[in-house]
Amino acid sequence: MSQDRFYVTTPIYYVNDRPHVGHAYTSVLADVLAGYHRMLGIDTWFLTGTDEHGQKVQDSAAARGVAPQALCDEMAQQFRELLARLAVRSDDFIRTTEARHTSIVAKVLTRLHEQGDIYRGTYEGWYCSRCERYWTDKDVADHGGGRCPDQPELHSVERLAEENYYFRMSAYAARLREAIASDELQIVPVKRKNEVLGFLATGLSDLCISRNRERLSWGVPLPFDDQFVCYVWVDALLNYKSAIGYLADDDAQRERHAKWWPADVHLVGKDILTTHSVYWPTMLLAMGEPLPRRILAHGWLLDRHGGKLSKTKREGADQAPTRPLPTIDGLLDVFGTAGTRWFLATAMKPGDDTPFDLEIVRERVNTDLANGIGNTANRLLKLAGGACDGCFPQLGAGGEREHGVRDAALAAMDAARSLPDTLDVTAVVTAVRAGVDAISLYLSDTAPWKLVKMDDGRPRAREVIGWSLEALRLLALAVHPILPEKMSLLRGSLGMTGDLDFVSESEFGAVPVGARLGTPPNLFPRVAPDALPTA
RNA sequence: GGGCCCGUAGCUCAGUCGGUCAGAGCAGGGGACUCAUAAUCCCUUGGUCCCAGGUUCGAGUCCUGGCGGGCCUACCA
Repeated sequence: MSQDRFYVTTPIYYVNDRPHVGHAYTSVLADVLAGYHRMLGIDTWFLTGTDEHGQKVQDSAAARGVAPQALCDEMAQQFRELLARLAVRSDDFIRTTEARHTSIVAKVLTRLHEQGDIYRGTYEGWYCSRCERYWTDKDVADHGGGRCPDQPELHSVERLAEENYYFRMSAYAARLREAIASDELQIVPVKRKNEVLGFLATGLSDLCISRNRERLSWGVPLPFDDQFVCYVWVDALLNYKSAIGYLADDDAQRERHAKWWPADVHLVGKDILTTHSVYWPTMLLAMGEPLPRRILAHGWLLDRHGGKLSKTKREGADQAPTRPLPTIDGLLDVFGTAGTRWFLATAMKPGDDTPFDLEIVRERVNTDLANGIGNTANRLLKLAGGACDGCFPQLGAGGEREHGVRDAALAAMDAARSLPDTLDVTAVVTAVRAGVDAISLYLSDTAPWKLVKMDDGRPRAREVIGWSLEALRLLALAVHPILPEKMSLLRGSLGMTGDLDFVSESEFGAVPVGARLGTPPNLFPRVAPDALPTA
């Protein structure tokens, strides 16, 4: 699946929640995917932003006695700051309260209404006035009937009917099913695809897309009936197109949209798989727009007990954690931007959940970065300083061992090159670990530090150091998008100058003989156990 | 309730079509080396593969039933 452009999105983050590790995970993953594509010369657009409408925002703002917009401004800023600390550089950051977005939502709603895909209907159900929400018959029945499932002791529910607007989602179910089954819209990992197909098999009904303003005012008004605002998800999902100029008045904006749509990857958490793989695509089908190519549903980072890290509604917690739950600020304080990015990027294979705590992060950062890449860089440059006068030596033809080290490094290059197809960052990391191990082993076997002390050993020592340096340089290139700052430094120390050019630099032996090598850097200081905050 | 997913060494995880699959990394133990960030290299201790049945010559690997956990199940996102 070679491609000349790449459009990747994160979900837009809901401003009711403070930024947490989960947001950081998705953001770093998106940034890393975008980085690999850019490095490989693929024109890339990376979109993120905030989702700012809806019940919870309205409620939170009310609870704090501030205007919803003020709350959104404050929270959006917090998300921007998080991204900055993580060195995540998106090409755009959209907020759903921006006019460039709300105006497009209105246009889409108008069109769908005019073409008959939005109709007025009646919703009847059990309403809890205290929670200000409807519950399904089943939910209410499961809790004995007549009581609110959320607060059975305190709240009662009443039967209520209300006029609402519906999106004719059911009309597009068959086409969606076909698109997903055939991978026209690819959902990965496959188990998530199966989940969606299973959901579709139970039958799709139409989607209620309006909220009465009496209950919820913080939303985009329906252009054809201002008694209602638009259901938040319908509003939110459209950001993926509004941000790149869909239906914009300006020609240049619309050209941008034509360039970037359809999205290559929507990154989503497994909890919002349905909205992205059912609501969104059916909306697109109704709009007559191409479907996104891929939806990647990732898992969650869990606490040491396997429980959720953060979820607004979650009581529980009779367990006493032995360590503080990792917060994103805590991770950044202890491990810095590079360590945090490394952990997040390598935390899990896309799709699975994984438990973690600070000790696990410490082990991974120390093993891979301090003991691995960092120490290897340090020892090689020190050796080169002594044996090669700080200049990149002549490689020569090399023998079996040399070729083995080279091939290990080239394998990492291959993994990086195939990332646009696999989206598998962990595959690259695995190859890089193997490459670092190969260099260590090679050095142990050849012992250049002994060779330099022998009368005729110096040329061989230089050769060994040269092959090792080259292998390390390629490994550094392979993880460059994960650790851009550190790997830029290392790249310079290993003799490369000027702007990074992947095509030429991914060749083994790209460093000119005699290139000036840097002094041994301390790229990744190891993190001592007592550096972790105690409970 | 229904759909889907997960449960393999202390920890994080691999195990493709049932037949050396009982593995890797980290942690632990022993040794080596000393160029390097108490690093690196070699060797090594750990497992009723959640439980119970079943199919099979043979099952982490398939079937059934449990137990434990997760996500979704249209108005919280």
